[in-house]
Amino acid sequence: MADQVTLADVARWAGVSVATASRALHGSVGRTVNPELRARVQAAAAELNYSPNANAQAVVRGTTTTVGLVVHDIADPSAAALAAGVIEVAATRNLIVTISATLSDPLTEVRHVESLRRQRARAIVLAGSRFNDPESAGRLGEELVGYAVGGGRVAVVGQHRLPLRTIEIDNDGSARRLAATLASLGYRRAAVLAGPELIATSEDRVTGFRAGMAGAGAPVPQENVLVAPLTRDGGYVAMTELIDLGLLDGVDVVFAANDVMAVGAMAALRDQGLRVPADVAVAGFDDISTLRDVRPALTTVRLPMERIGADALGLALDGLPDDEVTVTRVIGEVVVRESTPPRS
Amino acid sequence: MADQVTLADVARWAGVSVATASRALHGSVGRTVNPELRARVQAAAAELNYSPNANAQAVVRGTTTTVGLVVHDIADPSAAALAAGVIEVAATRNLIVTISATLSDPLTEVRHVESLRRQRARAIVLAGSRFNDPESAGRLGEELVGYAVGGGRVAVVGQHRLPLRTIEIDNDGSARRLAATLASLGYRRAAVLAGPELIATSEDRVTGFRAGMAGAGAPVPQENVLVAPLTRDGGYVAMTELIDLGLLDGVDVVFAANDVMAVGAMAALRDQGLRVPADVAVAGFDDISTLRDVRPALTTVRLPMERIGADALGLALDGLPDDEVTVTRVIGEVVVRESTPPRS
DNA sequence: CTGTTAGCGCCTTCAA
DNA sequence: TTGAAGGCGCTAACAG
Repeated sequence: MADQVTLADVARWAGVSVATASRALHGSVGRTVNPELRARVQAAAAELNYSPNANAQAVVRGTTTTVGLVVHDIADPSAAALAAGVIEVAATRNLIVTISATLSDPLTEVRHVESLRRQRARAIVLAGSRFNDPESAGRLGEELVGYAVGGGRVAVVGQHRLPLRTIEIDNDGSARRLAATLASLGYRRAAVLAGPELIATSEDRVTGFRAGMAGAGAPVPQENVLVAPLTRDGGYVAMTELIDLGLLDGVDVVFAANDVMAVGAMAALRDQGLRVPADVAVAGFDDISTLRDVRPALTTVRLPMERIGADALGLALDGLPDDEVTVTRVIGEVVVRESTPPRS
Repeated sequence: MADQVTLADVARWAGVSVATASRALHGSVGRTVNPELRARVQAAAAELNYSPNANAQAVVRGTTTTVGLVVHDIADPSAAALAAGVIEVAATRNLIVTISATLSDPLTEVRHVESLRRQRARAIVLAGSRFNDPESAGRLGEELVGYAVGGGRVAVVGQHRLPLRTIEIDNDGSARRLAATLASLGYRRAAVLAGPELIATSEDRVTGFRAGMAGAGAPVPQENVLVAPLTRDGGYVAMTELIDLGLLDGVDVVFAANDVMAVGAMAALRDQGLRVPADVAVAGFDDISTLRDVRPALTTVRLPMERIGADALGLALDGLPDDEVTVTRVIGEVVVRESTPPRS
């Protein structure tokens, strides 16, 4: 590794002091520098292909230009949309975004937050689902508190158990309304493809859905709820299992905890020679944009993830440091499409 | 912003020198520290909720634990898949990933690389498409060279004009084979939905496709090629325009430069009362995973993006510093599905 | 307006 | 094995 060009090199090359070089390049507040010298310094910097060391700047300035985003899995379209929103806002403020994926492991999440704290990130947006895991939650809380004490700004998406600025996604209520809508369309017997119990988002959706169906006089029996990973393959396997166990008999609608699972479930149905919605209806959750134009169009709950991402970063950055905890609640919009037509 | 806890605080609290504290927490090579002292230091660190300043460490160590990934748009499923691959490999090496989006602007791309260089990122994976823009290409090259000279590791995905380790995606040849396949299925008159000319990936695909059709004796006339953004809406608008201009008459297949556009195109067709594939066939490029199970299933070219992302980071990290430039070529796999059935 | 002088938080020779 | 001291690259008083 060849030696890096430092500010001292630039200063020497331009025949000025490092202080002047620094000011010429980055303009200390209030201070100004002779145009001619400035030009010399800039020429020197260009000539030497100088790159300021952002780490050194961070040490002395005590702050960075980085914001951190923590999600489960960046390949999840929902998370990607949220990330796009975060990145967009970051760009308007000349901030760069570090994304880390927890792969749904609570300890990995803690480690990522820890890492972001070490980097002295300007802000952290925590967007993975809350885990139903008290131990890691404790460590996460500690880490976050330490970060905030040191001046860090945090916003949390969907983890409404932390004493921090929060954008709460009403998974429970939205799923409940979806169920009510389906019931009003004539559906009476539902099956549910749920995600791992550890993941609160999924649990909330399932709970809400079942409550909604029950409220409409069509409760979902426990044996009709299958647990699987929140992935396409998880949906496929769970759906296949549902069929193989004979649990699908009499069921008129299957609710999957997210759209990705729903797609897998539809594939499984097709592979078993069943048609959607003729033989059984399917509904999902998230309203993934790439799926919107697809047939049969999926009934789902729309969440404006990109907007949420943008708002979350704004919230983290702009809230007063000693602001009281604010909770913004986002309600999902039930979108009925072809996959759940009215039942005669 | 309350004062951060520093290593000196920890050392004082534990009653040792900062040197010892440093060694106890991070274990300098070769040096070892009394277990009892180590325990005291660790207790102090925990007690004070100490977080090492990664920036200060980076300054003195001259290297960081960050890798940078530059893509066009993280919400693009293809880019998200690649990012997942990068993140996965990074995780196994205890590296964290910074993702930045260029939004298809060449200058933004340069700025992001510059920023990554300032951070002294350990490696950079450049995965946006090459731009057909000599000026920014020059600046990009300079920046990258400066980065490499300083010990930075770079891998490039799909930009095969840079003298760097490259994973080249054979857009041209793959599109050509797609065209040949379609021709062999009986398609004779194609229209093309192309992306902006600035974006080389799209251009290569379009060029290859047209060459393939021409090679099969069914050339695509220039007026059948429409330019639009590489988005769902771009595809929708372009397709609508194609119909409105009467250009679709006699056309039996529409090729979109990526799957996302193809989806938009299909939506436009549907909105105009046309059926896929009965009235016109459609093909895309990328084989986005969320679309695989969707009907009508889209004929496309599969690119193993997650794998590519993983390989790219591996290539960047593991290549010898003075390695000669290596070029790995990835060939897309033509996947024929329902959207382009054999034509009688 | 410019240069000199202190640091920022940390790691790592160098002596002890 | 431990501690004191110097330095990493940079910015920010403080003089001049």
